[in-house]
Amino acid sequence: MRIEELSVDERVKRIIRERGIEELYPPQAKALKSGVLEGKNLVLAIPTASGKTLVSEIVMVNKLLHEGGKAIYLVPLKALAEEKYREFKAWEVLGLRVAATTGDYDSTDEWLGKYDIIVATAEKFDSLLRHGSSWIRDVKLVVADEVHLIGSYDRGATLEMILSHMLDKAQILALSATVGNAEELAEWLNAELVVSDWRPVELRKGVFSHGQLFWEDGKIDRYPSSWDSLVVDAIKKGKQALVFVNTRRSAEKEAVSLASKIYRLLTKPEQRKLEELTESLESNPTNNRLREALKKGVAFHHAGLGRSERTVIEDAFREGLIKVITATPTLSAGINLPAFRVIIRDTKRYSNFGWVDIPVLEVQQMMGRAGRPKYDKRGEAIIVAKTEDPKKLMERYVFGKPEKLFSMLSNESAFRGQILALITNFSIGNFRELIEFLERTFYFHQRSDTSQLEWKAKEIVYFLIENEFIDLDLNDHFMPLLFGRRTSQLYIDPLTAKKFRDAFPKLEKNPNPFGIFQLIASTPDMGTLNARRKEMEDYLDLAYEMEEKLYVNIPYWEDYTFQSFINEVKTAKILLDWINEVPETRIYDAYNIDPGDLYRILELADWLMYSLIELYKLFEPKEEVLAYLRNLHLRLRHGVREELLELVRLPNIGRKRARALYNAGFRTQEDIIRAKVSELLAVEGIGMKVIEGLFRYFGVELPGASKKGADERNPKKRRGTLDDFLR
DNA sequence: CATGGCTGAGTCTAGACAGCATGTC
DNA sequence: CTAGACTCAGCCATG
Repeated sequence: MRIEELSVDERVKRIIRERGIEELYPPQAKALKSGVLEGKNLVLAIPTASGKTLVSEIVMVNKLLHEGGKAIYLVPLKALAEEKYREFKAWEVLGLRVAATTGDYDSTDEWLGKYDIIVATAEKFDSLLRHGSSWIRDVKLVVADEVHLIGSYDRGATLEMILSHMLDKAQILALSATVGNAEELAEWLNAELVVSDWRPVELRKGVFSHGQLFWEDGKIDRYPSSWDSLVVDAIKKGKQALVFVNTRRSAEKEAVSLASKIYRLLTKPEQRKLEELTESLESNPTNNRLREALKKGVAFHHAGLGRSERTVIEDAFREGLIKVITATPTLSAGINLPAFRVIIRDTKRYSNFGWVDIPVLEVQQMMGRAGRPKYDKRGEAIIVAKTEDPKKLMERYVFGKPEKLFSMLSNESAFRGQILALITNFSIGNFRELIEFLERTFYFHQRSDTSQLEWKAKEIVYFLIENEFIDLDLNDHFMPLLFGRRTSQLYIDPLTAKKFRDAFPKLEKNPNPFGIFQLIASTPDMGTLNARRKEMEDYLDLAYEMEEKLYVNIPYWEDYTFQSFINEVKTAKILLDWINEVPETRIYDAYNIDPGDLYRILELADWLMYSLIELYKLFEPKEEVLAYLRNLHLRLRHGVREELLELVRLPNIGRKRARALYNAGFRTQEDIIRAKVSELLAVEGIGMKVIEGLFRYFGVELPGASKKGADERNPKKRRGTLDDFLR
């Protein structure tokens, strides 16, 4: 179908044509003829890269131009919110305004009311709903990207609840990977269903077993016995490869081992550019391992990498500079990074229940990464069989149907938070209304029986009453309490809130970082960090050493809580090191964690620390304790000792610059205002830009006329790390 | 007796959303 | 029940 035949606004057609698109892909055409343009709900289950985004753009923009209102575009990842935001920005020429909102920026927030297309993570939108922003009622369309995540254990419930809320209030466009029961999903959403496996780039799938490559069409190719020959072969053909493995360790190992084989296939300019790229990376244990592979044209990609490293790798791969990426599932969903050949080395993964087969849905998503639309005529996805029977793998993953989606609403911890929100933020007044609402969910649609769910809900309601999140009046009417409402708005698990609250009396008597960090780490919202077997004794010793600082009793070795307690101590110790300015690299070494892990821990601790303070405020807070907590929060956010807090409040001054300034004798803001520019320039990490920013902040003219920067090349800058300070 | 290599037992394992008020090196 | 990479202690052979 040609663009001009579309029955949408002329302006929409014009912009699409300007992008060079004249013809729609068949599934796109089918989707747009389904009635979505007339306002019907639609479930669109087609492969990645087959044009889901364009369909949603057309539907969104056309609707907004004709009816006004707002469209919400839900994504599962912050990185995706960013990506979609940039794509949708193009529609601003039509006068529509586009915004993105994730946990990283903004909140309630009334300013979003000015925008027409809002990209948000599911959790963020859920939070916005809870805050009850006035513009929510203008939402006319909800696009849910990657809606199959409704079946994800820990995050599915959120998406399900959002859709349950918005059903009947807005048009729904659900974009899904191919799943086993798309019909069921469509029925629930009262939607049309368009399913297709058409792709713009042909996908050829196969299974590799000991030198033989069995293609799905029955043809067999011969290779050397090791699967890495498939990678080398792709690079020799001038293509790229993506290798999926199941652990970080494997990703790193395979990257280094492939690098030794890829290296000689690089051109001189490529080698030079890679060398440059390698040099530009900050030095730390993880990055050093990465560098070893990177300079030879291979990279590994997993959640232990820092944010900037990830983007550097992604960009360099898209550019064609990096030839191979070995990755954990970070890359299987999420950002779009296709390659000609995809190798799936592992089809099993370690989970809480031991070794499990990776779901068909996930493997097919990995395979879907094969083939770059503009560069390749086709893509190749190859599963490696080691001990397993290649026929079985072929049957299961190549010809097999992906799993059915199951509602995860009954997941205890997610359900607890959702029930609380229904009562405190969505004015569900009594148990009957609660059940009525639950009958709108996918869970009910799927099982048409809520007895189990009702039973669980009842238990949760009792828990919420018992712990004063809510109350019951004489007519069995729910009465939200402030504690409950705030917990729900802070978006923390009620269990976390309860833990905090229970600890307040002890905390008040003995506020100290270690106790508070252990408390935060013991929360279900913190996520886990595993202490190694060999470390356990050390952390236990530490716990006993710090016993009087803790707000809990140290469990016995045989207690079932022992392992998690040790993990909490480890986490607390890391946070303690962080606010005592232990250099990052030493933290990575001492705790055997990667930069991405530290980043994650800090992000979580920051959020939970804020929540702890907010909840403390509700219970007759002591002013000095509150001040102490706020201080600690700031130290946690910036990773500094108390003495740097004043400096760290300044613009562009973080832990490193603040420490450098302090050691150079600038200990207060006053010191800096009075300093000569040349003196400040002599401090490590301080340049003209930073100084200009500082004085702008102070609202003071730059002192002295030495703006020319005669001292700028001062060779002996003072180093600013704590180590140097202590030396 | 010191060194080095082999072997078997033991250990460890993916990812990433949320608040709020503004800017890391 | 199903994996794979790695570490480490213990053992043996070698010089």
